[in-house]
Amino acid sequence: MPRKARIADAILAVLSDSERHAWTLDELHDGLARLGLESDFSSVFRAAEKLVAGGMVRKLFLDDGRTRLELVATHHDHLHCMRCDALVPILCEIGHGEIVTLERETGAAITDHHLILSGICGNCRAAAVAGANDR
Amino acid sequence: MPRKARIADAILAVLSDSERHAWTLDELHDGLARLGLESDFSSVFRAAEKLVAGGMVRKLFLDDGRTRLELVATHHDHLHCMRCDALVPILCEIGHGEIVTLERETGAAITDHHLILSGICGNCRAAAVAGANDR
DNA sequence: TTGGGTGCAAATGTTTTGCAGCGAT
DNA sequence: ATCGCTGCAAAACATTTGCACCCAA
Repeated sequence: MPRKARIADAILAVLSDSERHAWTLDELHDGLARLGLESDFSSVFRAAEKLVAGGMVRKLFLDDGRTRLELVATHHDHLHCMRCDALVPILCEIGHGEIVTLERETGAAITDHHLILSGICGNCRAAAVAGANDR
Repeated sequence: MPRKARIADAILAVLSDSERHAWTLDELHDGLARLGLESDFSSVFRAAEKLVAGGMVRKLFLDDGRTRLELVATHHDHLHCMRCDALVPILCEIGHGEIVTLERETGAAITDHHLILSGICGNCRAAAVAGANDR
């Protein structure tokens, strides 16, 4: 057998970190370094691709053109905070009924969906309020 | 005053075309050429940026990494067809109530949202059924 | 010895910027 | 003359690939 996939393992460790929900490749690369694992960017890329292919990790695409990676979990949507850039997992509010309705209205076959909310996350909102009170 | 913004005008004309709902910059560039207006890609890019800044056009980001442009209209969501790559406008099924619920649950301030459905659009679905009947 | 994992360098695809010229006011 | 629009070229940016080497089984 080949050598152990240290980078893929470390990626999973970083993705499990509660600090951030979704990571860009660059952030992952930095994250590995902070864990003490120096690595090449392309290796991070390839290990991540493999994890995606293996169904362990999902790719997300936001409006800033950079791919983000998250651990695969039960379906959820996301809130993209315009202030701190965080991606916050959100309970899915789209019901089976809405999907069926849309399929009937459009004749389409809908297999998946992703709702992206934009705004200010709870943390930033609380911080802003606290800051206002300071003045 | 400077010269007339032929490219921006042509972009609006192309975007108004019913053939396609959202266009990549490349598709726009081709579209202008088909209208008989040869132009430089960067000019298309700049004119599009100006239209976006002016609130005439909206940028969309899909999972293939290419930016798409659509005319600004009343709020709607999108279905991305996995077969023909079309982006189909969809009536928004997200109510004010759901947003308020999410804001209460997360403490966030939600200012916008975009639901992206994935699947097979009505046209392709009909074509697939017709093809199956042919055999 | 073999086959996948890794690093290094380079290619790719798309978006973005610098700069000079043009044209309508 | 001025100011924004345009074309041409090159840079910037993130992603992806080619290739050689390395390591554990």
